[in-house]
Amino acid sequence: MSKTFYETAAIDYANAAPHIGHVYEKIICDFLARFHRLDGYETNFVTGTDEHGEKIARAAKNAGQKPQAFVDYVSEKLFQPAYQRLLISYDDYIRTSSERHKRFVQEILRKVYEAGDIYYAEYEGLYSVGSERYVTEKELVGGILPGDSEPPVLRKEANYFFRMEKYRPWLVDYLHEHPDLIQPQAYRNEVLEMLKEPIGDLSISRPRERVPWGIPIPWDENHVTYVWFDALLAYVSSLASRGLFEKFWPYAWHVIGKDILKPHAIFWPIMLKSAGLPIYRRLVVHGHILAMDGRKMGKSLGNAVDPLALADKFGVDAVHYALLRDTTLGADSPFGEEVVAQRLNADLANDLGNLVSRVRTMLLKYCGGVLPEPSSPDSEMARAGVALAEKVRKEVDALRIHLALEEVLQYVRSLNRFINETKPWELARDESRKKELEDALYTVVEGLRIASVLLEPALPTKAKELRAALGLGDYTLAQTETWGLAPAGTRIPQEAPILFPKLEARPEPAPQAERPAADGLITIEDFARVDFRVAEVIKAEKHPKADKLLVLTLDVGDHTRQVVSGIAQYYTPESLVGKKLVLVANLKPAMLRGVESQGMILAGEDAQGRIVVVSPEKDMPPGTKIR
RNA sequence: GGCUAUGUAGCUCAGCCGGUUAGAGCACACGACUCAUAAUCGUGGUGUCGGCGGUUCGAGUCCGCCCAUAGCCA
Repeated sequence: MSKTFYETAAIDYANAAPHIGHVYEKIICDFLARFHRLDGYETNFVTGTDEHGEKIARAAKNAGQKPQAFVDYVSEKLFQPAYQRLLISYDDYIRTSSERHKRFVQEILRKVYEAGDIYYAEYEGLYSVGSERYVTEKELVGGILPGDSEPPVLRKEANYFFRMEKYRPWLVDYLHEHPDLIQPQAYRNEVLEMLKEPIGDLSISRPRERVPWGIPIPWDENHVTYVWFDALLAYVSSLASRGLFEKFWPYAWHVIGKDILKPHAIFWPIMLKSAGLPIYRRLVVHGHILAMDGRKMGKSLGNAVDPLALADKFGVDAVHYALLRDTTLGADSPFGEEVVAQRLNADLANDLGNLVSRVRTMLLKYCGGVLPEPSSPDSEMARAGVALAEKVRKEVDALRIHLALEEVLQYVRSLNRFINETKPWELARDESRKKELEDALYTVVEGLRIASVLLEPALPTKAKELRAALGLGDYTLAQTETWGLAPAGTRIPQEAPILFPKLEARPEPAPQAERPAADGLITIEDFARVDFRVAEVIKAEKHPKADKLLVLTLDVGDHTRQVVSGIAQYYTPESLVGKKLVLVANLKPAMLRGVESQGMILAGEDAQGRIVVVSPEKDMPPGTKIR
């Protein structure tokens, strides 16, 4: 097996600033790239920005800029500096508006055209600008595509189409012949499921008069390339433009988010096949980062975490480590400051950093600051240490990065245990046991050398600093499989900064209200925490799965809310519409029989169990605060 | 509506082809120790292994149905 590794992170759509989701993916890739480099693979890691398309042209217009100026800004001032600050070790950054990319796309288009896989046809349908594609009636909810901000428009245009459907049987066979192509397996199943139905042909162009911002179709100046055909090819154009295609392309891994599975798992292999290029080796699909409460993260929800702020506060290494250790690839994972603080303090500061401190102090105190010559090369610690790399390789290969890291941390903990058991401070009091003391300290240093190398892909700066604090340099992964490579006689630096200073998650966690006093009375402050509002019922319907529940849509002044209420036995939906009620507006949302309830309606229940809702005595506008 | 995945201690997760008293880390409590970043090490718990039923000598692990969650398709 050739020791060559090519890896791509998805190229980011250049219409806004990078967020934690972008960063998460890049950090996964960075880990894999660094791991392979350490393991002796000739490695190339690429990412970039996807800069064409109608949406970007619009965003540029809104910003009062020409498209090129706009994407230059987003790519050069937002994405690249963020990734550099976060030490994402890409070898090339490919931008789809670059000349090298455009030339390559046109070359491939021509090839596919000449192979007879592109035809010209007229199409009329509903087009969503937000999603940059034609949509079907069935997809719409209330005349609008979920996720879009405006309804689709009727459009009729002649476009070029790529004969994708023709390749569907081939792709199904290919996936069966290559069961490991798409990972984790769940996503492979999903793709096979999609391929059971016709996938149709893919529109790959847009008329230039409408969308001037794109790569011209080489044989027809009146059309530009559609965004996916353009963007996916960046993975290859990066290599081709650097003369590295032959060398790296056959070993390609793509890392993507689950939201762009279809283009990567279906469009892309078929494009490659049609263009006569080899298919990539692996498609690694990761899940999304969620807010700490398990809900989606979003700027509008106000629960987004800023990756750069995290790095400023906790350090780049802690962000890498926490993101890798506390997420499961493929699944969605909650993430936030608490997670970083927790990992930084428990794993990095207490277990690892403190271990370095204690062994350094002892070497300086008991051995004159010089790494002693070990006398017994064989020990339990030694055997476990040299076996570690293989365990880690196995987990990384299975994309269980969080378990790979845990494997190393367990070894680190065993080193702490080893010190507690050998008690070097006692050995130091007895001159006749000097040999034992020296062996013990050497063992810990050597164990730390191994652990630091194995952690290096997740700790881009601190792993080196850790070794420097012990007077050691760099080693390859293979060099962790031999015990005793830390050279005896090495001078331990007199001074070394604390590797991982501990930090609190949040300086101002609002102290939760004390429990109610014994007399059952609450304070005025307790009461003030509840936000009561006047709300008008604008819609009411029966809960699809529960007899006692009604699903109400409420006007709360500046917005509407959906609230599920258990009053169906006493109120018909019709009787409620137009009524003004009292809403608890800041109640934590809950799922009631599968329907989300964003608050609750005040109502009283008498001894017979009859329920009566509370309503303002005189009319008040929706949204009015009640105290 | 159809399909897929997930559902294991408070939290995050591990449990391979079914087999002994179901595990780890974190958090919590107590103890030991002092070389160390009030660090480390040891000890400690209830877990209906989502629910119900089935196959089996035996199921967290297989099968069926149901529930919840995420997602895909229509």
